Amino acid sequence: MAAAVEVFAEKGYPATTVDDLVAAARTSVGSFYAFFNGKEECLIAVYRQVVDDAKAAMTVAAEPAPTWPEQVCLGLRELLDWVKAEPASAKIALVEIQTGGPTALARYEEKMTDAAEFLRRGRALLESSRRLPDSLEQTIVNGVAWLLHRRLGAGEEDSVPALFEELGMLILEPYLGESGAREAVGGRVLAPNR
Amino acid sequence: MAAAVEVFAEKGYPATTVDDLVAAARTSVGSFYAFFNGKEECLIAVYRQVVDDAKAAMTVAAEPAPTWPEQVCLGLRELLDWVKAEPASAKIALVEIQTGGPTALARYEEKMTDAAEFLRRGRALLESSRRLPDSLEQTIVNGVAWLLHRRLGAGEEDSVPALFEELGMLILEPYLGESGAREAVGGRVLAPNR
Amino acid sequence: MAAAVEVFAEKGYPATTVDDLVAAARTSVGSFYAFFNGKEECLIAVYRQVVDDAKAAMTVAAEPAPTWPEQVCLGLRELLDWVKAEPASAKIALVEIQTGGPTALARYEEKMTDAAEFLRRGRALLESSRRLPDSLEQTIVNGVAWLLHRRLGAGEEDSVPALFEELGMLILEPYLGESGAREAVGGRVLAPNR
Amino acid sequence: MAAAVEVFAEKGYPATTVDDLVAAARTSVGSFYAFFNGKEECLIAVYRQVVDDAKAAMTVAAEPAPTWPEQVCLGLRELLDWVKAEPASAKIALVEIQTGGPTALARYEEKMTDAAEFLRRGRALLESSRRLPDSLEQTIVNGVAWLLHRRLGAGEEDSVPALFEELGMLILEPYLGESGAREAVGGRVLAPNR
DNA sequence: AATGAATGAGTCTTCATTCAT
DNA sequence: GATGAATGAAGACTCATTCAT
Repeated sequence: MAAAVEVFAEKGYPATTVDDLVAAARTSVGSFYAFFNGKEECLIAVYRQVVDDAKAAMTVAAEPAPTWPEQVCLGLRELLDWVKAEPASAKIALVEIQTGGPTALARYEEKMTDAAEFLRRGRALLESSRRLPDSLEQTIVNGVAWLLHRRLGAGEEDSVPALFEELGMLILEPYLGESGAREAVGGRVLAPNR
Repeated sequence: MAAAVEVFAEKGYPATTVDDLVAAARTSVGSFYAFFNGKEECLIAVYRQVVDDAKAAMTVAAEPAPTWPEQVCLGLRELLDWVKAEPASAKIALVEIQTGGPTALARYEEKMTDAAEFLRRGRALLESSRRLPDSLEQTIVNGVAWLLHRRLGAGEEDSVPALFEELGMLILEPYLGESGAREAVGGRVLAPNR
Repeated sequence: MAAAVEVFAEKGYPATTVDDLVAAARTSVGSFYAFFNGKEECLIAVYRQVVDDAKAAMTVAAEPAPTWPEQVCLGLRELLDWVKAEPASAKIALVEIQTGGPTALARYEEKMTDAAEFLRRGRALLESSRRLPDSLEQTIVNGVAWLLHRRLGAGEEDSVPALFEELGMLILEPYLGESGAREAVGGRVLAPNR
Repeated sequence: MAAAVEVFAEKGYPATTVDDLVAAARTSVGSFYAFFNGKEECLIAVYRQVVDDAKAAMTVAAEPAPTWPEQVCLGLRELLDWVKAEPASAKIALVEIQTGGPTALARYEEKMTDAAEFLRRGRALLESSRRLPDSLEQTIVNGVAWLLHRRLGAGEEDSVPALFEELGMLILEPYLGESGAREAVGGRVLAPNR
């Protein structure tokens, strides 16, 4: 599995052959097919593991926090650190899985929906007068994924943790307003609009 | 090209063979290679055409409007109508292009950036005190694309135009605030948060 | 061995894998190779056992009879009953063995020749003026095998014992003539030719 | 097709690979699959051609004869000559087709039934008192096929035409009786029973 | 300019067999 | 003696691409 992560991340799912996977894992073709029913199933299994790992790390990091905005911030920081620490895994979770066919895509959508569900809890904090579009969370979650995706695609994973303030604002502002969000994120006032 | 749109949309780029394209276009393999250097180049050409068409339609629809928010609304409505009217084209522009390899993906990113650039003009309307995250537009643009992508994947293109109010709010709220955005969109007060 | 009979009969020799045999026999691959040198040898061993069983049963049934025609009739009836009672074994003896490669085919030919040898004894009963083609017995033996093969292939093993009169006539007529054969078979006059 | 005949006959259907066929035919794999959907379909096509050729030759040879026994004799002689002249084709028609899986086997059974139908016409010549077992023709046809099969398996195709008298007797005796059959076959009295 | 027959490298996948435990 | 994980050779089949006509 560890080897598969590297290979998929490096060559991309469609260009990866079973032989590549086998060679990287120092196994034999037969053993590969004893584990997985094929290349696609392997990708999905790898995806599941990678996402579960990341999710567990985020949960561990975020759970102690008493309030939702703090949980969001801690989870986000953990996520960004994870992307920097394990860019190959992140690439699979954010990029390659989307090229793995319908089943893989469905798994991706499930996970994105899970994440959106979590953000949705922030609506409980809204002033009663505020109305948010129904698909806001889907948009935010996907937007963050996309930004990370692009950084990874450009090999700029080291710059990812520095996105914390910006992404924190992006996520929290609809719920807390600009000043509330900035307070939670703990950041200074951003540079003025260009 | 028209035939290629249908075939790519129906079978998906990776599963489409050159023979499929040739058969649908009632041409010969030789002619295909006289036009395109290969399957990937064909996808990219199709993508370019499809996106240019959509963009032109949106421009025509939006340009007469005197203000940026009105342009956004008109352009958005045009986009949603286009998705419903030409789901195959929309599928290529939003889904299949992402499975077309690095070059295709780069083209997609370019176009998404173009769209974000347009939205960015809205920052000129902000009260001077407001500060928006730098990547806000990228997020919005990609979020909208993702929502449409999911509808298309589920075969629900007919429901797309009904998303107008919701997406309009999503796009304009950061720039105009809740009430300003609602005014521009022309919608009634949304249902209260659940 | 018993398990192998069922598996070979159900899936056919070429489509049967060693794993199938091992799973059916609730053994391990290693044990399988301790018993047999390979799949083909397993088929041949199974064939040998199956044929020996059938032959023994026929001998037991036929031996008490004092005359050759009676022995033939008793043996034939026993054979037909055996086919009905153990269709899997019969399928191996009559069908699958022929797809088992050159060695297996040679074993099959041996056994068919043995059976022909037995029939050949009937020539001693011929009126001295009668001359029979040299390969008559080969033809008869193979003809009977073929008819049973077809019934088995069609899953009609239950109808096999009803073939007794017809096959009895087929076998004995050359030696005993029509009326002599009918007497031995004990049948009534057959339906007139169509 | 001609090349496939040779290869199938030489190596046997199961042991023949598509590459063997391609190499023998001096073609490419792609062309092979343009002609046939796979190895099995190739065998069946070859079988059909081979059988049609043989049947046509037999018909041409036999048709001029005015009576059924003469037709049988001329057709039989033609068949035996064909086996000697084209042993590879004969091997496919009589042996290899039986190892080609269920579909191939069904084709073989069809053709054997066709041949049996033809022989069945001989019943019209019977003295009214004679009764023949219903499956006699199936037995005869298969018996002849089996004898030829064995000769071919032993590489003794040259001796096949010499079987004419014996096989002629085998086929005709049930219909014409011993003397009538011998007259039709035109042979001398056979050697006395051993 | 158009055609489509021919190519063959490259893929996935199966399965008989071995051998360390 | 029994086990079954590991092996990798071998096979069927696909399809992007070429090029003679």
